[in-house]
Amino acid sequence: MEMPNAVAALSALAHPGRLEVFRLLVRAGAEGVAAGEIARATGSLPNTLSTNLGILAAAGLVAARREGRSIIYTAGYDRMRELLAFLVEDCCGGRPEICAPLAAVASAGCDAEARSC
Amino acid sequence: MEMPNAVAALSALAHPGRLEVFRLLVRAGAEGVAAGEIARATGSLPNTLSTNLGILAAAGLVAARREGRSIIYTAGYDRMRELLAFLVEDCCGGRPEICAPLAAVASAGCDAEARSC
DNA sequence: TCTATATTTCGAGAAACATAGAATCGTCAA
DNA sequence: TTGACGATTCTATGTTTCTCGAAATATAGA
Repeated sequence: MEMPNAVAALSALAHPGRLEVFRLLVRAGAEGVAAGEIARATGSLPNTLSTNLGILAAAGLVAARREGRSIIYTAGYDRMRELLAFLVEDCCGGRPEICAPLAAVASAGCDAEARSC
Repeated sequence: MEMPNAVAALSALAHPGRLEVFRLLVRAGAEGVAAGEIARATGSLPNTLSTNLGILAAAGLVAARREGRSIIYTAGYDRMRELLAFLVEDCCGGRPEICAPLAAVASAGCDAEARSC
């Protein structure tokens, strides 16, 4: 991940409403949540929520798919992982005892090996 | 970590200059880097850098200590870990195969057990 | 087609943020 | 005490972001 993308992702999350939405979607998992339901759960106006979802989507932190009249949003786990990895990159210059738990997230995708970690 | 603290931390990082400084300090480790050296490394004006370091410090992402005439800044690894944990809290609602590598960072501090992870 | 539902886009005013010049504070050495 | 150096604080200006009302778009069903 490059600096501008990281800043965009962090800026997207640096907002109470958007952070709440993102965490809701992280908890929701792969099925996702409809925009209207997010609005109800967070108590935000539809237009404001739509703007914020657009910002999250532009940063790659959420993805949208249409289902009938609803638009379902899901968390972008891959982008999230990239962001966390970017934040702790080259941590501690060779002193893993400080940030091993941070670096763990920087490792490759969620495969069977990682699951036992 | 609570929402306002998380937003403050993310806002602090959502800025190219501050993000660069923070990553520099993450790489530098526990010894830290003097403000002047940071300014030289990042090409920022002393007053602008000072403001940005103050914002990072207020968010708990960096700590400062004086050494003679210099002020040495170090990354706040604990706060960083709290932030990452907050972001992936309750991830996937019971589907660890999606976000086990994310959750790894959410686990407790950097003790001997975690090091082997 | 007509209507209702779901969501997005547009526009404007208010608030917050970023930057840099100038002045100030703290430390060290002579 | 004086001067030099490192860093911060103050202040002003320009830019960006946030929010909400109003209007527009898209889909589904009668």
